[in-house]
Amino acid sequence: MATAPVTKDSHLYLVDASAYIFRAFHALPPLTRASDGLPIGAVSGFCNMLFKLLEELKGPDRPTHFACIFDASSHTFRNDMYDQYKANRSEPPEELRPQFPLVRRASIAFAAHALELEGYEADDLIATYARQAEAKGARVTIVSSDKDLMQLVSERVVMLDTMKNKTLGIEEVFEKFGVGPERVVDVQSLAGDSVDNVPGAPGIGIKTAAQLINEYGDVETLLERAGEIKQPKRRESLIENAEQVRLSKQLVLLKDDVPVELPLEELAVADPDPEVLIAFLEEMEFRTITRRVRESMEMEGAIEAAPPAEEPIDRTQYETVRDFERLEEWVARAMAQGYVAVDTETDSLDSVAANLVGVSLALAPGEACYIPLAHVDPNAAGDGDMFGADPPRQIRMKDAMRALKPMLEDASVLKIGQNIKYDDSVFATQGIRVAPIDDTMLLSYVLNAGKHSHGMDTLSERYLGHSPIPFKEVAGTGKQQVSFDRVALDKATEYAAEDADVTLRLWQTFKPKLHTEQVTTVYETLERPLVPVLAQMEREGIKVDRDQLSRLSADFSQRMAALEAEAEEQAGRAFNIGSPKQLGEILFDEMGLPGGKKTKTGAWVTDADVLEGLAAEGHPLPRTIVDWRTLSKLRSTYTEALQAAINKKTGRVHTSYAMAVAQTGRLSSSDPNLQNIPVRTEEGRKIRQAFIADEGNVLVSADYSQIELRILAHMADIPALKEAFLNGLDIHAMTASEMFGVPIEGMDPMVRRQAKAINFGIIYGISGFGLARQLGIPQGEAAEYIKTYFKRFPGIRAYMDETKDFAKGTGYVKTAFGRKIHLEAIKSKGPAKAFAERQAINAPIQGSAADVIKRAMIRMPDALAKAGLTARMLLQVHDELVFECPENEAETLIKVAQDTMQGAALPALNLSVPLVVDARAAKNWAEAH
DNA sequence: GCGATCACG
DNA sequence: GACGTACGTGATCGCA
Repeated sequence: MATAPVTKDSHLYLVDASAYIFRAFHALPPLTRASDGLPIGAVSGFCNMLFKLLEELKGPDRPTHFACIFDASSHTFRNDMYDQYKANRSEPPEELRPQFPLVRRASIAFAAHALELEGYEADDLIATYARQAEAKGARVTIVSSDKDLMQLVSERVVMLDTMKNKTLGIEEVFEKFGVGPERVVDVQSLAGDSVDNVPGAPGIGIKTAAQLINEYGDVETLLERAGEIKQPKRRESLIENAEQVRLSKQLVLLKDDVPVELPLEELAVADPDPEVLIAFLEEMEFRTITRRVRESMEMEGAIEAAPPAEEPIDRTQYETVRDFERLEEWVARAMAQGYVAVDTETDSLDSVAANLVGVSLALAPGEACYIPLAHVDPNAAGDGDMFGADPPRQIRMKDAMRALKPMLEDASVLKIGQNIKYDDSVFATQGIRVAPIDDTMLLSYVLNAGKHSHGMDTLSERYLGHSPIPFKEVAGTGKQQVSFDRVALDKATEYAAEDADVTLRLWQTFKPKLHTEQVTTVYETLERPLVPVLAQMEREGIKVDRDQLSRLSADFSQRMAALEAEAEEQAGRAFNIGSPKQLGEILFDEMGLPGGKKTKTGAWVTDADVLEGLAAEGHPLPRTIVDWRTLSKLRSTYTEALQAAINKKTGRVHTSYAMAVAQTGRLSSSDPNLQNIPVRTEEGRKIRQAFIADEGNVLVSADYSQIELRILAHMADIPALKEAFLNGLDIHAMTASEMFGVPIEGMDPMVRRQAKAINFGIIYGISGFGLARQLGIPQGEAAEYIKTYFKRFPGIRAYMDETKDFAKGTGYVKTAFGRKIHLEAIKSKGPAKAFAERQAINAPIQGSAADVIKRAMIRMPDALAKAGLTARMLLQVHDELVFECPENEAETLIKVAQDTMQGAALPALNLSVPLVVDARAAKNWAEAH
């Protein structure tokens, strides 16, 4: 035990030990000491937690001061105020009682103070120390999930739920109580608490209490003005129970000035005495943690002597688990440790079509195994030919799932994956809901978006200096490639267990950086909770009308053939109409048409812009080519590909959403991409018509109106734009009216179109050149427009300059919700810099919009369930959500979807403009949109 | 495997 | 004064 001053760089951890013991006892498996059957489950959990916090936390989250706080006895000053306080608590169970003193001993063995004070609850000591540390500018982490402690949360004080591995800050408190931490006491004293037997005001729950407090400020004011309340029930309950509410407030308000015996400074973290600690752990017969403490102590000695050497990756050390008993041992170790890296191997990249082939686990660097489940004889000839095939001995799928399910679903065991959405879907086919989770891909995404990609190989090479075995090396390449179930077990183990090992090591690398980089909230509120939501959407899929697509395909083919013949005639010779190279030669070399540009590879540019230009000059061939290309695109990318994408089992099309590809925080969709289904042309919409609801159902499409411009109006604080949105004006018409001085009524559509292009240009980081090209006007004219725009909306230029300066200073930009997008090129010179500057302007806007819809999607499943709907969310297209529901639910669904989407920024962000969502139901997507 | 093209927000 | 320019994606094709 040591002394050290508490400063703004200190980080105090206060463990709510008494509460932990109860929770661990109920949440963890009932472990007993092998030699004498002494129950020690809670002690084990407690030791693991202390070890994790004291030995494994590195970086700025590492505690500098630390204490375990206990309840002294059951009688406190609150019982003197109210004899019924916590009177409904029953005695602790028989198996738990002997564990109380052991947990105190465990604290001391870890060189942590075990503190308590007669007459006070642990919560009061925690409050006292937390306030003292906070006053000195230190950060405080309260290790507890007890809502009674939430009143202490602040900018510097967070709570940590070690079992769910979840940090609770101001936003989470707000979500639970509907008020900030400083008003939690008021809400609690009104709502009461049946667990602690705090009476409150009968008939008033948390929701109502929050509403009242938000309106009146605090309990005293509320009680004084209770007569003003309109609802008779509430009014009477408050008037009748005023004294009871005042008493409740005294009960829930934590005492933050108790006479603590030890000064804060003496809670400094000290190195445990290895002999004492190991002796205690051995006495408890904790094998895994004893070994890990030993390793950690030895390593610390080594660290002082030599630079920290990464444990090298040795694939030969991995275990192939082929016996049920061994599997049970791995599962038990994962349960005891509280976290485990998990990876699934399957026979397909498509998570919906994939069959589970094996599972790998990793508990510590180098400590990993592979559990083969559906491997076949690698020498068997093929799917249909199993003669003489001799599958290797492996655990039966059903048995393995029985062993793994409790661990994968256990709230106290964190499952760590790389792109765990995939594994989540694979386990879902086995009836397993994996939770809680962490995802190294998403950790990297919130930490490093813009710096590099987030696939496992990239991350491993970059952060571990190690290249994992390429998949090709175990499964072969090209025609010889086999699915993973045909890979021999020794090779499969090296590959699969290494993936879990690497994932675990990456997690240890990334997780502590969340706080230093201030992206914990983004990770915990925007990315991690979206994983199961997207996995579910991918599994739902959407129905498409195969016959309709097939008819369209035939129609397009026919028309393409006609256009092809026409093109040859117009060109004067046969050529490959699909070859831009040949086309360029014909147009510019042979026919000698003007206006030819070259690409950087020296080929003629023949894109739609160029061809439209030529067509306008009266040449027939370019128009034919444009028409042919349109049909060719629709046919090959949509009508043909979509038929091929229909899943054989479900009869529906299942896209895959990439969470860590787009730099700005957007999702992307692939295999097939359902975010670029045609809509802008009449021909294209016929394809959209082929996306249909199942019988008796309808599709509902709900999309944000102008979300990016609204976010710009808010973030750049442009009064004229905000005003327009508040008044529900046509924003492009209003822009045109401002800029060109024309009335909105009876406006020339061309003028509005120009204003619309300028509005988009602003969001994209406008340039005169770009706007000129978009509008087909001279560059000088475009530059004039931009000048006028900046004059009319002066805040825009200031916002752009501030954003660019921020990016230049920090190397990144942020969305309104704190997501970081790194733009290292902003510090360079030349075109790269100009490009980065435009990204700097666009990324916060596009990214904030992406954050908003993610928040809506995360809340949607609960919102639907609460409204009693069976509706399913199927697709996301950046600012649009597509649902499917029975016809009779459509009306309610539209309301729920609109409410959830329109309120999605709250409470984290109170936008100064309304978010508006349009929604419609129809039999197909074209009509619903 | 890459560039050109074009579908979407 | 010159330079290179709208932001973010994915799929398909031709061609090296």
